[in-house]
Amino acid sequence: MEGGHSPDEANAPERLRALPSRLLNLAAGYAQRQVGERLATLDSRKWHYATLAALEEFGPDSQSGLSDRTGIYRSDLVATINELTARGLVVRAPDPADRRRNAITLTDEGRRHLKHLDLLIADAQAELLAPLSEVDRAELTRILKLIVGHHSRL
Amino acid sequence: MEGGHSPDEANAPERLRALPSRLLNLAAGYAQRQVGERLATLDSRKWHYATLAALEEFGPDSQSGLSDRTGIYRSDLVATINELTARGLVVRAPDPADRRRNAITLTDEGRRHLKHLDLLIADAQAELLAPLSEVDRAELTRILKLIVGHHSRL
DNA sequence: CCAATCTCAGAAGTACTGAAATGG
DNA sequence: CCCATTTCAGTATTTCTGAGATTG
Repeated sequence: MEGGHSPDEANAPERLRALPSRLLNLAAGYAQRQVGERLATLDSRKWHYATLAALEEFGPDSQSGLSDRTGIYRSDLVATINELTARGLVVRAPDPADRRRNAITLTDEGRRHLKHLDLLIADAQAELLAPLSEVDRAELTRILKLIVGHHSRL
Repeated sequence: MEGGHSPDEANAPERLRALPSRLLNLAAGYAQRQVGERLATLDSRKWHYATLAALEEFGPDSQSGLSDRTGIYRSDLVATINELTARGLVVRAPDPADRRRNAITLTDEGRRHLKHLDLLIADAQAELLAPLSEVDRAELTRILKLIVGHHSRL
């Protein structure tokens, strides 16, 4: 149900050709590649983007809070924040109010970097959705939201 | 863009909430989980299903041919075929016409197993698409095929 | 004493690469 | 000699688990 190396859609078994789960996995694979390759040109990954986006929208937050908002595991957030701090895109400091927590804060440089990533992400979406009309793009988004909404609150 | 552990859709940053690439990855994740968990009840995985399906539809084939049809890497097909032969679901024998090749053949037991997997796969699709109307299901499939068709022949 | 947060170390699954062995 | 196929060994990346240390 996913793309090994050259799925040669034409030769795929009938049974798999129209299978929603497989089509989703293939499309997600293309999406991931589009996004990943573009972010990589600025030495970034999707978790970097998600983290910076969350910080800009909600302001400084703990790693626990960021984990909830971005879906990154708390253990993996450590490495993500390490990388972002090393590049001066965020600052990690103990939270005075509750010293168990780290307060992660977006820097000006981080805000600037986020703007660049926004452009790359937009490019990726455009390429991904290239074969779709405007109506189809809206339809796809609407339907995917139904699925995600349904399965995320179980 | 993907589901870490508890994506809590409500708290996700606006920028990510409607991002097609992320919605695709989330939905694909749910699909993968539905399919994977069900196949696991019969100690099977998606590559087993894809391989058996290809063999039933196209008849005996070489590992190279199966790789093309299923998208599984040739190197990984070795393990897949090993597992299927160990359970008597396929037979691996040198191809008399070209002894570089292995002729992989579906057994009766394999055909029977495939029928069981078909039911599990159908259950998974039903659960995945539960929140969608019939029209929306058709729309989703149509649009995903456009994307997959476009990006698979590049 | 219990709960929450952060950190690290590592398991587990999957995608992918490269090279050897065999045969055409 | 070159090409195709199978096989193995190993890399790379990501998700996910669990346990220790610190603080409330």
